[in-house]
Amino acid sequence: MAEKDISLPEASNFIEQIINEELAAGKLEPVGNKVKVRFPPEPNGYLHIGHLKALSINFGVKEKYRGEINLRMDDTNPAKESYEYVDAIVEALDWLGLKYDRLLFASDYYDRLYEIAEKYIADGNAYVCDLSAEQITATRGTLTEPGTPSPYRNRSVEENLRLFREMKAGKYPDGAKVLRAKIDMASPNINMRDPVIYRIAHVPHYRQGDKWCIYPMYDFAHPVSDAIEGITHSLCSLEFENHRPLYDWMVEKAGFPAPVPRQIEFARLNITNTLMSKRYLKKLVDEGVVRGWDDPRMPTLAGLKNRGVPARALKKFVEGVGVAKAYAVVNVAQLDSCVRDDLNESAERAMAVVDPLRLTITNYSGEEELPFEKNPLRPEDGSRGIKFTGSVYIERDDFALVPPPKYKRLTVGGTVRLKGAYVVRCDEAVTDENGRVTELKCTYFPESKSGSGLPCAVKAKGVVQWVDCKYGVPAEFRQYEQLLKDEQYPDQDYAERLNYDSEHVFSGYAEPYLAAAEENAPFQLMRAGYYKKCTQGGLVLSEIVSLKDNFNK
RNA sequence: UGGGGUGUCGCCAAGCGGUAAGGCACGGGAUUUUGAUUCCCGCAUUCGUAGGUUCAAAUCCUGCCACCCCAGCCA
Repeated sequence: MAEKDISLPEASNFIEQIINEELAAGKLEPVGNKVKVRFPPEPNGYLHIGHLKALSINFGVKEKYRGEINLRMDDTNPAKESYEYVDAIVEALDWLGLKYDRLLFASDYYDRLYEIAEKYIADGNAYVCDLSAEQITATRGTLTEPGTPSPYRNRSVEENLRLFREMKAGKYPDGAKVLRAKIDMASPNINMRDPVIYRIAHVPHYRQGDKWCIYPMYDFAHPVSDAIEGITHSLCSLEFENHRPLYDWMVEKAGFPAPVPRQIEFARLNITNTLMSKRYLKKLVDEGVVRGWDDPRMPTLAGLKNRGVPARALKKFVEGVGVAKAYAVVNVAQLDSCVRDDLNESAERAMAVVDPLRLTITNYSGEEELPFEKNPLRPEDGSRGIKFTGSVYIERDDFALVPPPKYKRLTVGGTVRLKGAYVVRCDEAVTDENGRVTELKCTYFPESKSGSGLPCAVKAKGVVQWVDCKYGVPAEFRQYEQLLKDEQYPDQDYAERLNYDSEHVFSGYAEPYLAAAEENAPFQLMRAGYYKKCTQGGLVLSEIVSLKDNFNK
């Protein structure tokens, strides 16, 4: 094909390759080579991390081709939709910093859609069918056998028009009649066997009230909505591949001028140990298993936000995952890596002790304020002072009576550095009558003071975080076990996947700075080995409940 | 068994006839006041499989195998 003189951006995935080819072939010239896409969620739930891929692809195309993108609520099923969800969707995009050109609603096209349905009828492309839902199913045929035509298939245009208008006027109860596209009952593609395009539902719509008692179906509303908006590329997930001929049929029979929207499918995002079915997530919310759609355990964007995951990390993750047509399950480790990577750059370092063990320095008296770098990677952020009195709490598992092999932290007779302070040697572990360690008696080495710059004779192989006994603030920490332990798509029923451990609350101490910090501010806790063990993106945040109490909704 | 798709390293994923990018994970080493970070080094003679075309194939052709999607008046 001849190269056009318009300069094409470099395609970074197969969708952009297709767009480039179309541009090069001049297919978009009638609209000034303006690429127009849309992100079309149904407002029946919160956006989750799976939607991020569609978001990324659509917004990516829009950016790359300097085109336009509509945020369109695909609200054609009044039984499931509400403003709560449209608000949540709008908020999620806002949080991600994604700017769309306009917010639209499929329900605003109901009049136009109705007119087009009448046109289908007038052109002999649609008919009113009196068969029940069961009968329609029964006559649709099977994967290997063709369907049988409805006895109502050959009604006259006049009769169809009359009946359809009566449906709209509310003359019939739910299920009594439907409008069907007249295509091919013997098509090997089951979706082409006279699909229903309008149904009767005497259900009020959250935006249209009771204006309508017939509602358009996705297979009709979606392509036509795309065409109405002048969408050039309708990007959706793989399961709609079978619907593409229907999509094209709808647009063609509606009589829109070229260029007509083109549907292109890509593989949706799956992540190990993460369930992303809206139906399932809604169940968790409805049954009170979680606190809400934005519970930190949820894979929703709102939940991730509350978990302390930066929007930037999410974007990087989804960009790194790529766009293809092969079924894929990305390992959560890849998400974790992006979160760690971002937080490592941006997060302030903080100390907190979830399971405290008292450590007393026997040769230290008085107190002093030690500077503590907010983020060693960004010296410009400065430091803050942390009070030190020689009596601190350390994490219980940062001490071991009988150290496992290669243990780098404190043992009796061993040394360790108190992060930002001094190296200490443990002289004695005080135990109670049960043999449980209650206190550590230590000696500190004044010359080992952090930041002194002096070559220090005393080396410690490990570093542990601590909170001062006098100045630390009592805190409660809430930590969550992994919500779902199954791999994606295990061979079991959805209902059986409701197993997870509930939240755990620990009483400990936090440095005053942490306690006073902003809600949802991401921190990197300075705990030994924290990165490798933590399942929440490798960093952050057990919520600090008693001090911040930021999840009381 | 009908139709539509997909198969490149443990997980994603480039590649588009000229002799296998990158990321995650993993292993080894160096630096380190986070067992973190950073830093080196290693990690597919092979592209589902069997043939064929070609000087040359993951890329073209043919057969086979595996997996996914479709029988909502959901989207």
